[in-house]
Amino acid sequence: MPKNPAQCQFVVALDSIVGKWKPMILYHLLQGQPLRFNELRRLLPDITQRMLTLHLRELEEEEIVKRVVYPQIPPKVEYSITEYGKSLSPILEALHQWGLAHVQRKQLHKGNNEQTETD
Amino acid sequence: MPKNPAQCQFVVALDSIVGKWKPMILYHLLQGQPLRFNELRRLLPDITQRMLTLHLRELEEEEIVKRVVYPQIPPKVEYSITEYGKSLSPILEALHQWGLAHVQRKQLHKGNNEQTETD
DNA sequence: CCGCATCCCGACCGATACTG
DNA sequence: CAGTATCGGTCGGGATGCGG
Repeated sequence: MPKNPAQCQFVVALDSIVGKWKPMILYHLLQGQPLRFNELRRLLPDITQRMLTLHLRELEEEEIVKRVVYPQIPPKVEYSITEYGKSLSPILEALHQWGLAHVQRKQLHKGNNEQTETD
Repeated sequence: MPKNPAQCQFVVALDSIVGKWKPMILYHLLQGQPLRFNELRRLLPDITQRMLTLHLRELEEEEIVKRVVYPQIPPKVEYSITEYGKSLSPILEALHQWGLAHVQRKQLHKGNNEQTETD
């Protein structure tokens, strides 16, 4: 981490990851399999087409995700993680690990407080 | 990373890190020095008191940041990173590294496109 | 010095309907 | 099947002013 605040670039990385659905989209794509639009929709039960499209476009823009259109009827579009996109994997992994520990920690505190807190 | 999507916890971690100013607050606090409220304000030139307070409260809530009040006139409050909060350091670091590579990558592409793109 | 309360705006996201 | 267009709600966050 640089001593000079101006050179901090976590925000850049966060911009690529953040968004209500981006982490989950990336998660599924990082499994390796290319996925069609509607396959992704099924995997993200609560996402709307709109949001899926928008987030995929952003990820595509940053070359984290590759979009392949098969010119046929009915249309077929496949999304896959790029080699570059795979470089995000360790970060997601680290985030996941920390998140896991964090929820467990919260659970513990909750348990402890339920005895002392009479409010 | 778990095979089961339901167990993914990056979102939890992201919640703790995300917010317009949280990464920068954490960055400054991770330097080790406890900082007073107005010191943080000076370090984050564009933040409003409101936002600084809110974000600090959230970080305090999750025990990432410790708040110490010195009962004196004029008031003095010091914020510091907790031991637990320090566990975020590797993540911020990884995020920073990736962000750095990402901006450089973008720079390159921009340079390449400026010759081919006549739009 | 530190912080809360209020008002307000714009971005993000959801719902729905329509198209090639 | 894979999108685009439009409308509207919600909410993070900015500006300002007051209080201990």
